[in-house]
Amino acid sequence: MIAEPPVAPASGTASECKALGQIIDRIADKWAVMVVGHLSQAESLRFNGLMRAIPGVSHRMLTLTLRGLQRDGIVSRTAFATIPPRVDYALTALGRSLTEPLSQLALWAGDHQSEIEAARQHYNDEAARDD
Amino acid sequence: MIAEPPVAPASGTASECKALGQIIDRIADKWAVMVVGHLSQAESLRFNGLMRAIPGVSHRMLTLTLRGLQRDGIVSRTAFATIPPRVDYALTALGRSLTEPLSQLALWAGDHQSEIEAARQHYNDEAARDD
DNA sequence: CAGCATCCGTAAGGATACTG
DNA sequence: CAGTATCCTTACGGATGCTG
Repeated sequence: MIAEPPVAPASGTASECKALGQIIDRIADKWAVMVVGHLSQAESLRFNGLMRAIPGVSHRMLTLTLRGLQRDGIVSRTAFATIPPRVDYALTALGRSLTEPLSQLALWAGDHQSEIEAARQHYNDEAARDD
Repeated sequence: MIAEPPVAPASGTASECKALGQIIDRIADKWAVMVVGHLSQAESLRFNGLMRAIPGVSHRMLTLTLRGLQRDGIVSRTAFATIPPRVDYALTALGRSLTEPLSQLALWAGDHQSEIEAARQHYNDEAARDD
C-alpha cells in the first residue's frame, strides 16, 4: 500500500506507559488470567480443582502462577491441617478489583474474535498473492 | 496460615474461559500493549518513532509485534515511496476499540500499583521469617 | 493432595549485519 | 529509514520423581 507523505510528524507521549509496562508484565500471563477468571466465579478452589478447571496447565505452571499471584496479593492461600492436606485459593479484595477490567477485556475478546479471524484471513490472502 | 476445613467443596465453571484463553495469548504481549497504547494517543507513528517511544524494545521485537498486530487487524501499515522510505503505523477501528478495555486495565494498574508493591513487601517479610 | 526439586527441550528474544 | 535474516543466549515451560 503506497500513499503520499503527510505533513504532521506525529508525536508520542512516552511517560505514563513506562510504569504501565511493569504491570503489563504482571498481568500479561495467560495462566494468571485463567486462574483469576476461575476464582472470580467460584468463591474458592483447591489446587487440583484449578488443575481440572484450566485445560492445558501443568502442575508446575499452576504452582508458579499461584505463588506469583499470592505474592502480588491477588489471591490468598489457606492451608488446612487435614489428611490428606487441603489448600484453598481465593481472590483477595485486590484480586476481585482486578476482575472488572479483566472481564472488560474478555468481553472485548469475545466481541471481536470474529473480526480478528477475518483480518487474519485477509492477511493470509494477501500473502498468498506474492507467490 | 492454618484454618479449619469448610463444608462447601467449591465448583468451577470451566466453559467460557476456554475461548478466552485464545485471546489472552494475543493480548498478553507486553510490546503489543505498548504499541497500541502509544498509537492510541498519537494518530500515527513511524517505525523509529515507536522505537524511541517504547523504552526497552528491540528492533526485531518491534518488527514482529507490528506484523502480528497488522495481521490481526489492530494496526494499519502505510508505506510512502519516498527517499528515505517512510512507513506510518496507526490503529484501525478494531485497534481503537481495543483501546478502551486496555486503558481500563492501565487505570487499574496505576491505581493498585502501590498495593501490589506492598503485598510483595509483606510476602518477602514472611519469607525472611523462615531463616 | 499439595508442593518442591531436577532435568531437559524448545523457542522467545537481544545483538548484529546486510538489503532496498 | 524500514525491514529481513542470522546467530546465540536465556529462561520459559513440560515431564518426572520425591517429601509432608
